[in-house]
Amino acid sequence: MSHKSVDPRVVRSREALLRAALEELGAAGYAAFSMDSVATRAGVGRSTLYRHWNDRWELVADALETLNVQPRGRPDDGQPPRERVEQLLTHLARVLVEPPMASVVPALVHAAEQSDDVQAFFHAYSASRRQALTDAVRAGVEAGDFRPVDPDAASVALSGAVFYRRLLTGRPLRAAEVPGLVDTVLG
Amino acid sequence: MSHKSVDPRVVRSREALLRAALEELGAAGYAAFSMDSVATRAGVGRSTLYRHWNDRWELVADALETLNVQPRGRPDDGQPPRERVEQLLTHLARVLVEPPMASVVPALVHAAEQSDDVQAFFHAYSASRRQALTDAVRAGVEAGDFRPVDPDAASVALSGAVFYRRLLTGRPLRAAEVPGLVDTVLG
Amino acid sequence: MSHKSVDPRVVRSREALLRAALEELGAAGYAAFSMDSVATRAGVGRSTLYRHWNDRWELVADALETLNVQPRGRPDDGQPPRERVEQLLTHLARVLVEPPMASVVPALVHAAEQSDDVQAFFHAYSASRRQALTDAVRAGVEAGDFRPVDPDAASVALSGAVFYRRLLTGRPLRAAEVPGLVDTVLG
Amino acid sequence: MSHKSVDPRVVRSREALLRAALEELGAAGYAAFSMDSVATRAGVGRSTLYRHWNDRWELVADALETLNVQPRGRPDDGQPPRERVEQLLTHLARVLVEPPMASVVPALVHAAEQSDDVQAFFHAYSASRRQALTDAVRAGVEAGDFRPVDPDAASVALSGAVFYRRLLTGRPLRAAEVPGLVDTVLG
DNA sequence: CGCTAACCGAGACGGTACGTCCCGTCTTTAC
DNA sequence: GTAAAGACGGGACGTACCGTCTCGGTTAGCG
Repeated sequence: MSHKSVDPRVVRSREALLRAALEELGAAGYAAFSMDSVATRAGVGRSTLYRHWNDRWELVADALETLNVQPRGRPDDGQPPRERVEQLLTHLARVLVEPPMASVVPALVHAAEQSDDVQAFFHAYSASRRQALTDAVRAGVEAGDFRPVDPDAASVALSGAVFYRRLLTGRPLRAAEVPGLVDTVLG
Repeated sequence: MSHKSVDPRVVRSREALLRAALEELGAAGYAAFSMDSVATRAGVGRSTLYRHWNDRWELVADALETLNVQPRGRPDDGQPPRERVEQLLTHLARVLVEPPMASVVPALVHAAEQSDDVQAFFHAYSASRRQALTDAVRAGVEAGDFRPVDPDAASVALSGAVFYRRLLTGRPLRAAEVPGLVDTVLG
Repeated sequence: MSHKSVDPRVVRSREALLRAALEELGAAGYAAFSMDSVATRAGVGRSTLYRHWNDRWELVADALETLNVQPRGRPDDGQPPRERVEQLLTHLARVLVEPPMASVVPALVHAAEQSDDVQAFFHAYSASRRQALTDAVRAGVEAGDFRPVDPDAASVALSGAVFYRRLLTGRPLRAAEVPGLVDTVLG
Repeated sequence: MSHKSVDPRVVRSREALLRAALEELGAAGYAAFSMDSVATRAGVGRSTLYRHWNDRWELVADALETLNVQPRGRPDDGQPPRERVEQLLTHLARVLVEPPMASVVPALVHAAEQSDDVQAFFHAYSASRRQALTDAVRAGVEAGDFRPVDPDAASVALSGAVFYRRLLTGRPLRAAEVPGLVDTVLG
């Protein structure tokens, strides 16, 4: 077993910095995201920041992972598939318009093209998010609640619709439009 | 009639710079887009660049408009709706993986968040592209070839699926997968 | 004799520009002297300016020469030497604190170190100015109004005192102080 | 005692930059004084320069203060007043033609017009230099070695003559001419 | 009195320097 | 020995002028 005890200052700094990074993302958006500003927000020296993360992408990725832990949706507990699908899509639609994700996702789309690390992180992140949707679609198909579609293709179409509305049009999908979208794809 | 004649030097500079700007956008992406680098690429003085555009946003927005010229799609000529839909999606899927769009679109997604000009261009461009698809879906629904879906919602789901595969996964949609996608959404 | 007649447009431009140059010197001082601003003041194109003078120094030198013509002091007409000396020094003291010379002389002192042309102009200009003073001192000495000093050395000391007060102290010589200065040097 | 210790890098940078600034001032004069060039001369990044001084004025003023250190003139030790006056003027005449002052003083005359800081330094510097001369003149007057002149006015005339010859004529005062100047003013 | 040459305003051009900002690295001191 | 502070070199930003240049349009005065 490990005797490695972690310096409490390190813990404190990391947490303060991750929190500050999310604040900064929400407040300034990604393009204006400044490492200096994050350090200042956290009340910490710039060098401390760079000791924990080598560049802005590592910090942003790490900060986003902390958002990931909050389990979105508990294991299946008899919730009807359609309701589950609508819940997941509503959640996705909301995340895409609220800080800090609202300003981060477009940057992430772009950054993934430039950096393999970012790409790996972003694709894995998206995949894990979509897995829950695919599972719910499959359950609905098996239960006969939905048309007999390919669950994976359907979850791509559903997720894609939400992203499309957010990124390529001026009208992000509203919660009230989710049932219509589900009807369109899943019957 | 207008006698307003344009200094040929201006034409030369503008063209070289717009071309260089697209190159830079593709090569460096938007976050790393550098005005200095554009001027160097174009073999033009920095001050010439700033004489024509006040800042990077103006330049990028202007450069993108030059992509707008190629008229796309011929008028409806009795082509069967399903075939037309598949053709449009195949074309979109291909455009998203070939230069120059392959490298520009991700940058555009990001840049649109930062600049109203870029956003206006990008959304209008996307809308005009998708309009053709919506029309084809509607024709198919009316002809009874497709399920009775909302044409607009369906075209968002179809386009969204193509973008999702390109931007959020490591596997862009291949042409062979288009019929499966159409089946999933349109029955 | 020359039949070369000068295009009246040239005359008009030159005069407007020289006038504007003096205005600009007075208003902005030398350090902030801008060729663009001179052209604008004169209501003339920048290229017209550069057609007549190759650079700022030529223009400034030329503008200053126009100040030279106003004859400071008429030929000796029986004016008492002491009065004449005081008049010349009072005039010098005033010129050094009023536009446009006030801002130009310090610049000229400096520029004379950098450019042989400016040096030649400035030294000749100073020498011609001082010649009148030397003559007046000599007349006073010969008339027995002054101590038997070397007229040249005395005029250097007198002029030097006026410049010293203007350039090296915060208190330029006032007219009321001139008689005291003359007493000190000439008795 | 103070424990405030200074980062040796700061000391190194400051010294290199101040030295470079004086070099630049001498070489290029003030009008052509370039911050970029100073940084290059010092072998230091431009941002380091701006970290220590906000603009050229601050740098120039600071650089000049470094010239202030050499204490000049020993206390009165019974030296005859005329000899003392001649010594001071000879020293001034020599300083004005030898580096570093020879190239800096003209620039200073100009710069003092543009910057209150530079002006304050330059005038204080001149005043302290001239004070010694005024004292010597007063001593000579009291001892009856000189004519009964106003010591202050006389020291202005003497110093002014030296500056005049250096800055406004092509013939700086030579040591051999100093006695003649003293005779002219002080009898 | 019409032509042609000069002069004109307008403004684009390549450059250079400004002062500001932030990056990611590196060094020093304090705890 | 590790953390905090912050100096460092680098480089892009957008602005302002520099002195040069190209462009048509107008004006003057000669032929």
